[in-house]
Formats: sequence, structure tokens, C-alpha cells
Amino acid sequence: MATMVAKTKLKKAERTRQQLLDAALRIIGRKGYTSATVDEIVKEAGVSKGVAYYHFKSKADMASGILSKGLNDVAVQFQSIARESNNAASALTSMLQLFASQLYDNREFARFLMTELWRDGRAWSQAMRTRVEELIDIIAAQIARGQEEGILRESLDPRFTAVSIIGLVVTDAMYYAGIEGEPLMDKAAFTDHIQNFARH
Amino acid sequence: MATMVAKTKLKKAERTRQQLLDAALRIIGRKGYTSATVDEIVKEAGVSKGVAYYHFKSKADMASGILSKGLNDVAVQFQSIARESNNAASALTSMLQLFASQLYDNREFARFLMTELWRDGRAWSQAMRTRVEELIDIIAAQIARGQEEGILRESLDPRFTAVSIIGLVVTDAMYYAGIEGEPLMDKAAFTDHIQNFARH
Amino acid sequence: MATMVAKTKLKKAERTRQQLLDAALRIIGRKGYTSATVDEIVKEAGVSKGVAYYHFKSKADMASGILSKGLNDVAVQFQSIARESNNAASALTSMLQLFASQLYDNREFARFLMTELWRDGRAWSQAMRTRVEELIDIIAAQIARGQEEGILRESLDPRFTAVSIIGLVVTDAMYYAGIEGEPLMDKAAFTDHIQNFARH
Amino acid sequence: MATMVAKTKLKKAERTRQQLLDAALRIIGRKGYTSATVDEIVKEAGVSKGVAYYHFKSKADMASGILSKGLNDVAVQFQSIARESNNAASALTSMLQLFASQLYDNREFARFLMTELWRDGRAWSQAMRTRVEELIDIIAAQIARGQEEGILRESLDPRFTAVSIIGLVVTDAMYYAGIEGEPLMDKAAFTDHIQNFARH
DNA sequence: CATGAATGAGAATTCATTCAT
DNA sequence: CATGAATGAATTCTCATTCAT
Repeated sequence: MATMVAKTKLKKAERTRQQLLDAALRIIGRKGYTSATVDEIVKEAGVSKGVAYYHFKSKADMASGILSKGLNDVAVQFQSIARESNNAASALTSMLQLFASQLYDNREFARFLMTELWRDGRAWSQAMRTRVEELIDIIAAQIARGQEEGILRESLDPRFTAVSIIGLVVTDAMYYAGIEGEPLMDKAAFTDHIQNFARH
Repeated sequence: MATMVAKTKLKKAERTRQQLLDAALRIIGRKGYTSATVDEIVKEAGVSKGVAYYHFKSKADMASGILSKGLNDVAVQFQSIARESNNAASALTSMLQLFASQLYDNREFARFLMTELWRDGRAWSQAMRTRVEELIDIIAAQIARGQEEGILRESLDPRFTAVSIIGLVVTDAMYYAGIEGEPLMDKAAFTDHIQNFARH
Repeated sequence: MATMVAKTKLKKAERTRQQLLDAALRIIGRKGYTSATVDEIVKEAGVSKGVAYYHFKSKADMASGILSKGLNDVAVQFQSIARESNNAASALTSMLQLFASQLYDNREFARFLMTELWRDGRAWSQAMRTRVEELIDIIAAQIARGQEEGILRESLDPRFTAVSIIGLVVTDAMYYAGIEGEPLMDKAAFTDHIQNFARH
Repeated sequence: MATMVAKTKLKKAERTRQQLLDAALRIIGRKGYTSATVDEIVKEAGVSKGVAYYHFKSKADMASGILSKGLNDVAVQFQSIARESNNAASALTSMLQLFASQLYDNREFARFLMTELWRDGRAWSQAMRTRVEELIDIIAAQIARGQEEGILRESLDPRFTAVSIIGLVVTDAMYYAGIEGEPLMDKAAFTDHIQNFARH
């Protein structure tokens, strides 16, 4: 019985936590970290300000949580693709497909990432940058592998190319998924364009 | 005589105005529009808070001025390149070179642009977006011209490609010009990489 | 139990709100709306600046609240007198007595009203004027009734007379209740004089 | 020649001074002393800020000038009426006529007077109040004279009655001369109503 | 654990006044 | 004398965070 109560409570607490993170992502993605207010976030989440500070140490803590979870998810998936792919071409294609698709669906996260990535002095700046470096490394490794396999020009710098690809996909995703209203292009067309562009 | 006085005054006032814009770009580029404070800006400019509001209607007005001037400068140069180039290849190469070089030198502007471009509800959002569309159009036109000239694959969508290129260059510039400290790559190497990547 | 907590909290919050309104009336009545500062008001109320903006949207919102409540109170009392009086003479006497007495006791409100009534472009200008028109209408109606009852000269314009009476009472109240220090005349003498003057 | 120049200069300076006073009255009458800004005043006067501070020590100095000149003019005219009238009835009628007419024409001054009269702690508060007391005295003296002449009830307190009359006329003038737009009543009708009301 | 009132350290903006040219 | 740029103190308002209930 006690376990039951504990579990229910835990679940409820977890749900509240998640509601807060979701709300925070929506608001922060829309207005930026500094302009988003805790009041807006708790209102969007439908909870009181007290609980927000029960679950999170600070506003920065919420933002941190969003960023690390989002980046972690992508990294995990990239790593699994890398592990399971037979050659660089298929690995890169899958990664691109996944990345483009996730960013398209998650424009708020993309926007948050883009606006925070180039900023310094935030609580999460360092951790976030390390995470992003990991992603770059994973892609760069596949590019290098592609060069070894002879499908990519040797003259390309793997890391530089990886950064370029990420920038390109993120920018396109934000541009075509639309800022506030309707997307300028539907998701299938978007990922097609990305794949087409990628086939140098 | 009166003209002399007027001219001198005008010059002084104009200098103050420019100092403010420069300082604002530095601070805003570093910390973002919302986090940058007018106090910091005027301190950096070495003037009093009062003059800032004598020359600009508001903090948003300063930011607006920076963005429109910066984007305008690029547009003018792009147009002149478009006008004077003999073929799409040279036009695109020159534009890329110019764009990459300016962003590398002006990372604060690049950062400001990137963080504001995807945000809505700012005083300047609409005007800025229109300006950026112009740039995209100019590049897309050259890509279409390149397709007519047979140097670019027909399967590329000119506008999509233009957006991709811009995103790629801006991202690389911010990444390699460095966020706070030393650049990760010197300017010549950077523009070389960009040119290399561009030669599909 | 939950109700108890809610009720207690409500009471406390309501008390704070009222303290703020009272303090605002004192300060604004003394120095005028523009010269009164929120700092002074919150200091007088003994609360922090933050709560003032928690309870009121703006300084103008406080002032609005004061004016509408004050005018509303008088209107309600006037209407009840109008309803319960047997003839115009007694109605007008009661209203005058009430009005004079309230203004004498509430010189801060009277001053605020007088200084704002003739100003345009405030958030509350329109609403306040409508309220005052209501008061004028109520008095004018009794004057017209008095003319029908034959106790007042037909040559009097009811509205003009109503405005005159209000102006006269307010002015006398402010003059004799004193500006800062001691009143020039005690309350009983004051209302006597008003009644005497009113008996044309 | 030198005299000529001096005279012209004097005239010009005097004209500028007057322009400033006129502009100040318009702006201050419309928005109140505290809300009126020196910038607005000099813009309305069509002169630079420098000259304003050449002619007046401060903003308060301008306001002082307006008030003392306005009140002085009325006092002088009242005194001349008092001196030249044969009996209290004609004196009071003339004064009322003059006062009503001047206020109707000069609603900005009336408004300024009303909003400042009840305020304390301004540079001019004391002087203004003394001036107003003089006006009250002049009218009260005629009322007392009227009582001696048997045309006014003995029960009236002369000073109280004088204050009442001033309040009544000022209020009516501001109400019927209108706040911003068209007057609610034309001047002739207005002064008629006042005279009618005054003939107890 | 929950609520929402309260705090107080800033942040943007205004404006009377001064002063170099 | 005239101009208008410059100053800085004061003012309104915001918001992350705390805490009594």
C-alpha cells in the first residue's frame, strides 16, 4: 500500500516535472531564455510557482535540463546508428534523416539551441558545448570513414564539414518549419531536400 | 562660420551616435539583446545614459539600427557583385568570399543576427526578415543562373540551396571565429575551407 | 481546513491591497498624481515595491481604483437618498450635507478629484468623467423636481445649477478643510455654512 | 543707433519671453505642471532650450511668472471696479462678469490655477495663495458692503460666500468652456447663466 | 508537498538643467 | 546670446527567488 502511494506520488511528481520542462521549452523556444519568465512557464504548465522551485533549483536549472536531455537523445541515436550501419554512406544518410526530422518537429528546441550555442557565461554553456562537440565528432568520424571508403573527397576537412552540415540542417529546419505560423514546407519535402542536397 | 560650427557639432554628435552603435553591437553580440543592459552599453561607449536616449528612442531602436545597417551593407555589396559578374560561378564565389569574410570579422553581428532571426515579436523582426529574404533572393537568383549556365545540377531548389548556404556559412563563421577568445582557425584558412566546400 | 487557509490568505492579501490604496490616496492627494512616486506610496504603506505591482498593474491602476471607488461610493449614497426622500428640498439638503461632510473628511480625495477632473489623456479620464456626469445628473434631477414642486425658481437651468453647486461645495471644502495643517473651520460650522448658503 | 539696436533687441528678447510664457501656459494648462516638459514648451514656443534658460531661471520660474501675472491682472481689474462702482450690486455684477468672461477665455489658466491652488510645497505656493486671498478679500468687502446697503442677507459670511462664488464660477467655466474640444456652451450664454445664478 | 503573496535588486526610460561650441 | 548635445538623478516597472501559511 505504502509502495502504491509512493509510486503514485512519484508518478505525479514526475509528470509535474515533465509538464514544467515542456512548458519551459515552449516558452523559452518562443521568446528566448532571458525573455521567458518563470511566471509564464508555470502558467503554461498549469502549476504554481512553488512547485516549480520544488522541482528545479532555478530557472537556469530548467533550461539546463531541456538542453542536456535534448542533446543526449540525439547523441544516443547517432551512436546507435553509427554502431549499426555497414558503411559511411548509409550512416550519414540515416543521421541526416534523423537530425532533420527531429529538428523539424522540434523547432522550439532548435531555436533554443541556436540562440544559446553562441552565448557565453550561462550555467550550462560549457556542458552544452561539450555535448555538441560530441555530436560533431560522431559525424566527423563517419565523414572520415567515408573518405577511407572512397565515397567522399579527401580534400574535405571532416570536422569542418560536420559543422557545416549541422549548421545547414539546423538553419533549413528553422527556416522551413516556420517561426510562428504554418511551415513553409511539409516535413517529407523538407527531408527530401536535405537528402538531395547532401548527395554532393 | 555658422556652417563651420554646425558641421563640427554635427560631426561630434554623429561620432557619439556611432560610438553608441558600436558599443551596443559589442555588448549585444556578446550577451544577447535581452541580457545586454543600456548601462553596460553606455559605459562601453564612454558616454552618459542620457545621450543614448537623446540619439535613440529606445534600446530596441539601437538594435534595430545595427541590424538594418549590417544587413543593408551586405545587400548592397551582393547587388554590386551580381551586377558586375560575368557568370554565376564567379558571382557565387565572390559572394561567398565576401560573406564568409565579413561574418568572420564581425562575429558579434553574426551572433546577434542568428539569435534574433528566429525570434518573433521584436520591434525589428519583420523588417529584418524582409531584409534577409532579399539576400536569399539575390543568392537564389545566381544559383538559378548557374543552372541555366549548366554548372549546377537542375535538381537543386535555388531558394532552399541559398538558405542552406547562408546557414552553413554563418554557422561555420561563428564556430571557427570563436565565441569569446581566440579563433579556432585563421581567416584565410576559414574562407578557403568555405570555398572548397562550395565547389560541390 | 483548506478553506480556512484560503480565507486567511485572502484576507491578508486584501489588507495589503487596501493599505496600498490608502497610502496612494494620501500621497497622491498631497502631491498630485505625477509628483507622487511609487516609492513613497509603498513606504507609506509599509510594504515592498514588488507587492504594489503584484496587486496593481501600474501606478495609474492604483489611481484609477481610488477614483472609481470614491465616486462610486458617493453615487450609491446619492441614489439611496433620492430613492428615500419625500421631496426635493429634503433630498437636496441631505445630498449637500453628505457631500460636504464627505469632502471635508476626505480632502485628499477631493484634491485628487479636482486636479484630475480637468486633465485629459489619463487612463482614467473618460471613466471618471462619466462617473461625475452621473452625479451631476442625480443632483440635476432633484433640482428639476424642486422646480415642479414650486420651491425653486423656474429660471434655473438644472444641470448648470448642479455643476455650480458641486464646484462650490468642493472648493469650499478644500479651502476650509485646509491644505496641509489645521482646518480653517470645524466640520459642523462648515456644513452649516453650506446649508445656509444653499437656502437661496 | 546704439539705442535703436538695444531697443530692437529688447523687443525681440521680450517677444521671446512672451512666446515662452504663452507656450508654457498652453502646455502646462493642458497636462499639468509636473507632466509638462521643458522640451515640449520650447518646441511649442519655437525656440531652443538654451534661450528658455536664458530668460527663465527654471521651469518653476516660468510657471511662477504665469500665475503671478494672471492673478495680478484680475486683482488690478477688481480693484478698479471696486473703486469706480457706486454700489455693491453693480460692483459684484461687474466683477462676476469680468471673472467669468476671463476664465471662459482662458481655460488653460483656470485649469492651472485650480490644480496648483490646493497643492503645497511648490516654489510659488505661498505667493499664489496670498494673491488669491487678496481676490477673496476684495469680493468679501463688496459682499459686506452689500449687507450694509441692505441688498444681501446678514446671515451670509462674507468670506465664505466669496470663496463659494469663486469656486462656483471657476468650476462652471472649466466645465462649460470644455476640456479639450468644443465648449459646451457659448460665452454669452455662459455669463448669462452665471449672472442669473448670482441674482439670489 | 502546494500555494501565491512578498521581496528587492536591477532594468529601461525620462527630464530638468548645464555647458561646450 | 543661441544651440542642442550631454549629464545623471530620479522614476516606473520587472522578475527570479523566498517563505509564511
